[in-house]
Amino acid sequence: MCENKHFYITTPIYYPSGNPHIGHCYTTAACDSIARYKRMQGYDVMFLTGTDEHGQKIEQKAAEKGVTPKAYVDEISELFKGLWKFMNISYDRYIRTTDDYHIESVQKIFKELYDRGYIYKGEYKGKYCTPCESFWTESQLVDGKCPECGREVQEAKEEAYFFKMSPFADRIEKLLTETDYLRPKTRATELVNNFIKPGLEDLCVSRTSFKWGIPVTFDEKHVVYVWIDALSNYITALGYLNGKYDDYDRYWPADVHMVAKDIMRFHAIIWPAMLMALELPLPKHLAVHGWITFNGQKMSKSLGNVIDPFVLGKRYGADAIRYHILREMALGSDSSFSNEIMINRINSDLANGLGNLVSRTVAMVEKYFGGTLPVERESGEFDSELIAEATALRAKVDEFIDKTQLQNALAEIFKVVSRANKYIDETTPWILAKDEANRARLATVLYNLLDTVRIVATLLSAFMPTTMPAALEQIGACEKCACYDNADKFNCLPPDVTVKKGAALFPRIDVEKEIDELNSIIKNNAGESEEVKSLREELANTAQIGIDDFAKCDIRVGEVKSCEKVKKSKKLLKFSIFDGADERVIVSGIAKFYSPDELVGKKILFVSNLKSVKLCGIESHGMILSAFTGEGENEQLKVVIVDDSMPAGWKIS
RNA sequence: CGCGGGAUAGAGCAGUUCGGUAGCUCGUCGGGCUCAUAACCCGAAGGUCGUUGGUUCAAAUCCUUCUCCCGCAACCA
Repeated sequence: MCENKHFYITTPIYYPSGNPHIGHCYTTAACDSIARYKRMQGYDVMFLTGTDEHGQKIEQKAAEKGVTPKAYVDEISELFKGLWKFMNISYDRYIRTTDDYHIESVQKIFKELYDRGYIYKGEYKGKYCTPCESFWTESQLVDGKCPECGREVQEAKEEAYFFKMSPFADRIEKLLTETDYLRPKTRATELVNNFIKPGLEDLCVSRTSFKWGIPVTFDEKHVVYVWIDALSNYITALGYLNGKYDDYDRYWPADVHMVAKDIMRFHAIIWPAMLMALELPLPKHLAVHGWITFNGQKMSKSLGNVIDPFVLGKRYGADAIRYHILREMALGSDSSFSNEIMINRINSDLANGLGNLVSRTVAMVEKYFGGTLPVERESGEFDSELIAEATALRAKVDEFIDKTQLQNALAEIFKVVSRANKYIDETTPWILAKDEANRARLATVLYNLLDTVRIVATLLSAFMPTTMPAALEQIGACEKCACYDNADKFNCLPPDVTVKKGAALFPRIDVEKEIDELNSIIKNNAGESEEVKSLREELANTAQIGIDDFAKCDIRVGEVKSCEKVKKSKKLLKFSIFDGADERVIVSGIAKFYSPDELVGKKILFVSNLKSVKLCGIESHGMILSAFTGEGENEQLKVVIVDDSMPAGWKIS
């Protein structure tokens, strides 16, 4: 069937600035399940994943480790591949942006866009640190100074190439609001309001400030900046403008790009714009999922929250992990991960529900019939309902797969598992077994159960590709009868089917014991020691400064006279600080940590000679000192409050 | 007043398009069963559907006031 139907699905190419984690697993396992399902349906599938290996951050990470960037990315991309092997991911192609053919294509794409007039040379304005020869954006600056060496930076301009986005604004807006491209579509409004309505800004697509990237062929001091390099992987991997592959016509446009919400914007706006500029067809769907959070917090190394998929997979099996994350995550919203939720889910659905159903069914066939069913049949009450639900299942799963709603697909399948368990109670085979006269009826009941398991396991094999073949083997299904085409039909197992009892598919997990053990693993592996380790590294790697450098900062004691929220901002507080002589205004981004009245009357430290800046329209004269740790969600911060006896105006040295 | 999403049982969620008995999973409690991985099946308790006011015979659902959470944008000297 479906001989001419092609299906192309992609994960993002992951950025190897750290090790793979459970979030990567979600995207990849979701794509894998869809890819496997489509293959079952008879589609010619291309499933692409890979790594995005260029950029300044990789250059820095490699330098820290004292290896070349290439050696660094070689190592990490192997880790990714190793994890995919472990998770039984059936990708058809793995692209690395350092692959020769990709580089060749990107250079041609860049030139092509230039020739078409969509890329032009312009100026990139930013802060420049002369000694480091580096450009920084405002947000990269540390205390207004170069994050590398701590010296003053100057307003400067750098030559750069830009990609014109504005010609495509209307088409992109329509794509987002009027088509089924973006899933879930609720996100379209925020994209349109924030980026398209204010006017699409041209995009900086080359850099001269770092070297680890693809050179621009016609201007060698430039390297291609992330957008064109990374996003184009979806077509270069098919052989677009390169000689390595010849699959572009076969698979493009992609059916599904699946991404996490943090890179939605690039795939929703920039990628379509690039394709429009190249006059290529647009991908059909962009499926955006949320993050897996751990005990309510975003995954982060600094908190020691990283859950090692290898550790979990080894304990419970890769399929159980796949099932849990796919079942728990709803498209579009975050999903909270905790050891307890995961273990309960595995126990109730996989061990108690499906695993136990297979186990008890197979056990009865062995116990009552020596493993092989007799061919006599006698239908009865409850049969038709079970059969109807089982045969209607495939259509429901098809629909949810096409909508990329895997959690709903799984929910439907497990409704049938429940129905089958109930059927056993309704038909009470152990009572039938007591009377030889019920032999045909008993055989029928057990056959119906086996054939229901056949349908369930067949459909589930896309999601749990390691365990389901074992389940099918136990119920005596051959490869032919356990195929997608038979998954909406009943009576496909041979009437005299022979079962083969095997090991428990999903052993039940002892919740308390496992949680204790997992907690101690987290503590030992990723907890304190890791934190202290990275702190030590940070301390060792911080560049030393002379006493003169320090003397440049004029730090003084100040008294907080008043404080109020800055209206237009969530993060900013406006302070009035008495510096010993006058009161001055200092704006500080600490509203998240302090309420306005909390600091009034306190003695604090501030940098008095920092250049004034306007923040949300308010002139700020100085900076309040505070101590912080962590980043993003996990950031914690304390203002340095000093002894009340210190008079305002005293200098710190 | 930058834009948007959300608040429903102890937990996690559906239901809101198009008003009509408040539902699902897990947990708790009670019962049944003994084929099975202490699993399975049935039943019960538990919710003034965030707040105020309104429209209506009837509001979780439509309109309105306010509160709180989250995302995006801006911003973090």
